[in-house]
Amino acid sequence: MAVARRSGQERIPPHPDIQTIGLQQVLEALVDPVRRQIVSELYAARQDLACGTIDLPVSKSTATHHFHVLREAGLIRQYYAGTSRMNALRRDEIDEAFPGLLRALVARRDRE
Amino acid sequence: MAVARRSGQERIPPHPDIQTIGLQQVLEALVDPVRRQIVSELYAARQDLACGTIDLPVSKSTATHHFHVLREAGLIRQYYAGTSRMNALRRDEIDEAFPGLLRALVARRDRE
DNA sequence: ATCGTACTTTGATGGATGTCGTACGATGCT
DNA sequence: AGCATCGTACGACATCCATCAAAGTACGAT
Repeated sequence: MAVARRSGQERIPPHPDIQTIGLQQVLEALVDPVRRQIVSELYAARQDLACGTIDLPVSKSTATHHFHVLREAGLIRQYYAGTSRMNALRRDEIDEAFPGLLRALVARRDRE
Repeated sequence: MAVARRSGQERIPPHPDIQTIGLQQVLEALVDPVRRQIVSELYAARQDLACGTIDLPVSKSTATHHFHVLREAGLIRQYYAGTSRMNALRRDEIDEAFPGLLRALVARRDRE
């Protein structure tokens, strides 16, 4: 029998089309402060970041979970670069599907 | 000993100052679809509505709970008119504290 | 006074989800 | 080959929260 190849880029499950994502799912993703931190840092950095370069107040396995939720919600795109998993904010797509949302949530000096 | 009077307007606990509310709390309030429905209807109606005039897919006690959460999050103001509890969206205050947020969340044709 | 209306309070319950530790997988470097 | 790095997968666990039914409170009308 054929064994699943799954080499190269195939290590990441397909990303959802952003148009199929509802506001509900996006909000559920963004309501978690850790996930909002991730999005904020990607937004501010204006470049893709490896999971490891964002330091989060949670364990590694929990961090993985949060990146997963963000990916499923259509907010980030992930790809591998060597052993590093890179994260890209899907900014334009988000802005098109949910105008004003990112800006309202992320472009704040959060002292919270 | 004096018994608490609690007549007239005093039936509603004090409303929080909107400046003391964090984005986190506001998001937690708005992530629930029932609560977003309430806010949306108040937004669209452009006038205060009694609890009873918004029909929600939940029991009355659950509805009370949702109005409570919205009030604590600084999103609505409540007052009595006879036996009806009226709800006012604190629109300008919200817009000032969280610019763009209401618009992004509510001004969508939600088929979700 | 009694009744109806409108909503609240209380207590219980169930389901979802954020959290972690440990084990595992994939890649790159020496 | 061997090892370190980077991150995932799998349970397990605790907490939080939306939900409801039932009983209670406040007000207005009859």
